[in-house]
Amino acid sequence: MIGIVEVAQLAGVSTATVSRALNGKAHVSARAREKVLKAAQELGYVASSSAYTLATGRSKNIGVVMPFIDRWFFSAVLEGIVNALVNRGYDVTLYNLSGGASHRKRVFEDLVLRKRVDGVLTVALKLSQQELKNLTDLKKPIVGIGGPIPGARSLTIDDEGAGRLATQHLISLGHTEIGMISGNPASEMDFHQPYLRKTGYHEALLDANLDFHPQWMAEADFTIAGGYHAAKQMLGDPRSAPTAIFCASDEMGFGAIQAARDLGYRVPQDVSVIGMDGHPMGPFYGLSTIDQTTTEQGAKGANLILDILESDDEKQLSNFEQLSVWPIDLIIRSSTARRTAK
Amino acid sequence: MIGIVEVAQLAGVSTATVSRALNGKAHVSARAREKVLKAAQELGYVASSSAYTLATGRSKNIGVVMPFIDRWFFSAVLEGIVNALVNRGYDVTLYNLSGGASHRKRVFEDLVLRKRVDGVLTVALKLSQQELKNLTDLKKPIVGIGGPIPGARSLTIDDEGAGRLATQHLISLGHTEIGMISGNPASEMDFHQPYLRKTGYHEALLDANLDFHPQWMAEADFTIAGGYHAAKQMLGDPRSAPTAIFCASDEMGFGAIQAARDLGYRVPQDVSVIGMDGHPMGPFYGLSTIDQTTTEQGAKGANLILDILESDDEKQLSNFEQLSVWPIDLIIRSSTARRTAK
DNA sequence: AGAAAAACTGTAAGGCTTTACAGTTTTGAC
DNA sequence: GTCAAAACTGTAAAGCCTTACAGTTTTTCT
Repeated sequence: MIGIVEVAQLAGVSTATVSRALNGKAHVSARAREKVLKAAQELGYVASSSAYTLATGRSKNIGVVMPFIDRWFFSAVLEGIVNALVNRGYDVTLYNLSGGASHRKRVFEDLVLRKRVDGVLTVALKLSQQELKNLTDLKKPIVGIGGPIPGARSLTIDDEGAGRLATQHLISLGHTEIGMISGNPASEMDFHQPYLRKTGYHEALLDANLDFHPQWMAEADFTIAGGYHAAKQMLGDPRSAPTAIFCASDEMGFGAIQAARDLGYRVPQDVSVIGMDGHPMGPFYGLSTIDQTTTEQGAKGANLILDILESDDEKQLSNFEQLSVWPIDLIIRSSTARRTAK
Repeated sequence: MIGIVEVAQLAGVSTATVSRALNGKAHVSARAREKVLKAAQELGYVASSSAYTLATGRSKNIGVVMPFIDRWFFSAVLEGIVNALVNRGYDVTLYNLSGGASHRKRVFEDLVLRKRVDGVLTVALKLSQQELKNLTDLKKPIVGIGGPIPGARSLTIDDEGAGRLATQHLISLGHTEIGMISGNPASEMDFHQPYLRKTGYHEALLDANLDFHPQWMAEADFTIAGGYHAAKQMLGDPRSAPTAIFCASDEMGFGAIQAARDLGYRVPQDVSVIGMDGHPMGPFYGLSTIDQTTTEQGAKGANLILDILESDDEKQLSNFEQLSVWPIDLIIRSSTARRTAK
């Protein structure tokens, strides 16, 4: 087992100098630094992270909490987070909430509390009062991505505005009978975007003085299959079929396009479909969408929390509510077009 | 800041007793244990993980290294891993290799070495000699999932057998002109399944005494779009179009089905397609496939490494080559059918 | 050259837990 | 009731690093 004393011996200096040299601190002569670096290299020395953490109180580790991992949106955010953090020398410890309530309780009460992380990043998460308290009691920075955390910093798109924009795009193409396939939260405790996007849709209809038909609203689980079935139901009844559909996720959009085709509709001539997210398969399906540059959003959230951590400003470290709105893009592909007479 | 001494004071015992009681060790009277538990609960005490690690040498943390996060296969494995580990009280620290060579070097030289993890799980990774050495020098258990690690334990499917099975399924349906869309590794350092699956395909053809046409072999990047373009190319030339295609991933299978339809082929009447993986969208597309129960595979790998860690058997802890073959299932859906006359 | 300032270096304490060992109490058998 | 054994408990060391502080060397200025 080789530790800092072995390096110090080989370099012929004290452990304090080794520590300073390796951590890039001031007050080390060039000669000493060089000797230390050489010795460390030679012995393959890397400081024990637990001792480092115990001594400094910093773990260089960020906890990421998300409700799912194997859904595209989440894995894309995660990819952005992990790369950004590693680039800045941080590790990420991952907590997943899909294992049920007791699992969830455990994550918040036990794991996150072990002073193992310097900060917490939550993704598309709605927290209970108690969970929020657990987190804020840590006195560590918290940043919420894709779903604001009350009383903490958040980075998120304007979901309501996105819903409005997508709907307005369809309206601008002359559509007047516009359906929406909204996401439904898997559980009460999950994210709340579904409601916001739906609100934006309603607002846009209202603003344009358009009718709203209950048949034009469906809920699905954000997946292709869910979107397919919902769209089939919605488009299947010729008496109430809309001429355009806004889907609250691209995956549901892909399903809706497929459903429309299977019912004999041409997309976009007979029915327009717009999705939301910026899924990599979007170009393949020609799906118009609201792009929220998911991976970049994750990276931005990660950098945000590190900036807070690395600023000396004491005030920065306390959590205070602050909402950063991440920009979205309307991307027009071939699934939306001007309305044609029925 | 409340530590073990505060708990000890409140409970009226020594810190040693607190530690023993909280860790479920023997030699603590029921009365003392109860007092400690109550005090810890009251103070909301959780032991500092860095001090715990420093004292015991165990971190209750497993490192997971994978080349991508936002591709379905990897996120599905990860989901299985994370849930299995959290269930057994372990955290997972995630290392991603998609950030280029320097990034990769950093992961192996720095991060993994900080004694931060009790074991390492790699997913579909091919390691260089040096990287392997870095890992084995840790003297900690290593388990490779979906790609054997030479000299260590591995859990993987029989990729060659899977390729053979898929191809044999097509042969058994009377097909004689069978194409394959193989995956191509993004870089030399990535996984090696592509080659193995291709080998299985060739073997099956050879065994059945079937011809092989260079036009029937294409490579793509595992994605839908990649599969689409490769299939379009392969099926587009009527002189050499095969009547069945084996795709090395389900996602490429989805693309191939789409390409076939766009070219006017009916699936499966005119062309059969079989994929591989067990993607959740498979049922939606009706894609026949080789299911490798990805998430369960991740969970199994996680449990395997914990079993090693928690066994007292010293020998277990040393790494030795051992390949566990994970079972696969042939799932027939509606994308493969008996060959009909052209 | 000499004094003051600046730069560097080392010693030792501190961070928080686990656990070996020694000491104390309880149990159980006779 | 005694004594040995078993069960429990506490003290203190160990684990490995960072860093305040004090001490030493070098630089700079006059």
